Amino acid sequence: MGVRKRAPCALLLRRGAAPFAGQAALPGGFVGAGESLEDAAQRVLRDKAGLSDVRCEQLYTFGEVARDPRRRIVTVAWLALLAPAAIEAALEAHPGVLCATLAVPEADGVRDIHVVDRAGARLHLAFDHEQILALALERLRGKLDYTAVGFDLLPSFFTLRQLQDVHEAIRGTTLNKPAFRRRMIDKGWIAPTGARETGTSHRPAALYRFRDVT
Amino acid sequence: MGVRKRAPCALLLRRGAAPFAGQAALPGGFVGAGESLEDAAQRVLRDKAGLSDVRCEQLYTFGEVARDPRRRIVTVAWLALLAPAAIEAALEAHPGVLCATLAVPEADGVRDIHVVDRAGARLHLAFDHEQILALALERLRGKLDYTAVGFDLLPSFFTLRQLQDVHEAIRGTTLNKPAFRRRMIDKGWIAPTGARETGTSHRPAALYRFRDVT
DNA sequence: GCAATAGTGTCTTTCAGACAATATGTT
DNA sequence: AACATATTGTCTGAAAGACACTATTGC
Repeated sequence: MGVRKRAPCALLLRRGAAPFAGQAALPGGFVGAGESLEDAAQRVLRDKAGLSDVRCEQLYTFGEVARDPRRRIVTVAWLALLAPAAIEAALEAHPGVLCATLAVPEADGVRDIHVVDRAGARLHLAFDHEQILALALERLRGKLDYTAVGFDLLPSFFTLRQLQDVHEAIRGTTLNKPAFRRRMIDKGWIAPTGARETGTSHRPAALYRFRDVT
Repeated sequence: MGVRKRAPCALLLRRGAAPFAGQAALPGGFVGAGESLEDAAQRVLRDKAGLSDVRCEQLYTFGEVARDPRRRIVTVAWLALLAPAAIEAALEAHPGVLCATLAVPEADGVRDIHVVDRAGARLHLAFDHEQILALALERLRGKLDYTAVGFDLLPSFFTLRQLQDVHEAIRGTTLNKPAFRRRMIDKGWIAPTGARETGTSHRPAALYRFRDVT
């Protein structure tokens, strides 16, 4: 998942074979007998989206008996945090990859999300993958304030406005600008780089970088 | 897991067979081919600890290749929230069940927890089960303020002091009494029952109950 | 009355939201 | 200079921490 055009988005693959032929689905694969779950997630991401060195965290394990109409499949879902450059790289690396936007009709919860393509048409994902995406967004919302997940959705140098856009996109609300600045700086999570934005038609913003505090 | 004597605790089983013979371990079992993960968790809890109707939530899936020295095992760990009565019931229902205390040496994190028996002696759990317990405690801490998990660790009627004890045990810190009361009441999560504590040698506290706000 | 804990009132501090003023780039 | 956004200052209100005070039960 990532943030594009001030909205949360996810990379999907168009399915060729049945079941759910022609529908979009999350990239997935089987875990090898001698492979850890995280290694498998990284391998799938590399093979299906051409991405490597992406921060991933385990999301949830889906084990309902009839999730897959063919046979019993237990899926350990992982959430990959994609910076804008990674999203563009994946779209270029593989023609089957698409980037869909997650629209959240209700403001407070993520019970019901709509996955829409670039044109705004709703996509119905294969299997229970919409449910997986809804949980992923909920997880992002929950961790945004307490962990550094927001920075993994940005380039290494970013402006405070970009950071706020990411937070607003994930939360689905607007935030108070001075309060947001104060909070981020007070947390000690970001450090000024001395560099400034370029190519704007107005005052350029200062560029910050994530400062790991561990 | 539950809270006993103002400290977090967990139900464990003493292992009979190798590997880790004689050491304590979390109750576990294999998932049936036609059984969901949650159903399997409830079944294991019933068969190994004599407990039913316990609130459970999925914790994490552990998939390191060498977790089990015999062969590759992927474990979907579930966290069961036990009220005091459930802990006592499990201890009586099965002689092999023991209730161990989780001691957290550091105040801020749960990187390193000590599992100790009733006498205070440290237990070394089988497999990666100490790591699982550490993650469970971390999860409880994280959810305590935002969800109703605290109430699942209490009887249906409880005093504010009992509720505060649960929060303090899980967090490993003391809390301010008036502020805690205000917060709980303002959240709308609890409702007075009109009943009062009995059997105390001092002023009895009012009994509250959890009030589901959904 | 005494001991012990329940329950409340109030002051202070901290922090987020609101709003507006100032700063600094491009065109 | 006009414009657009960055950045900062300040006021206000909500909520937590600290601390002390009052209340109520058993003995």
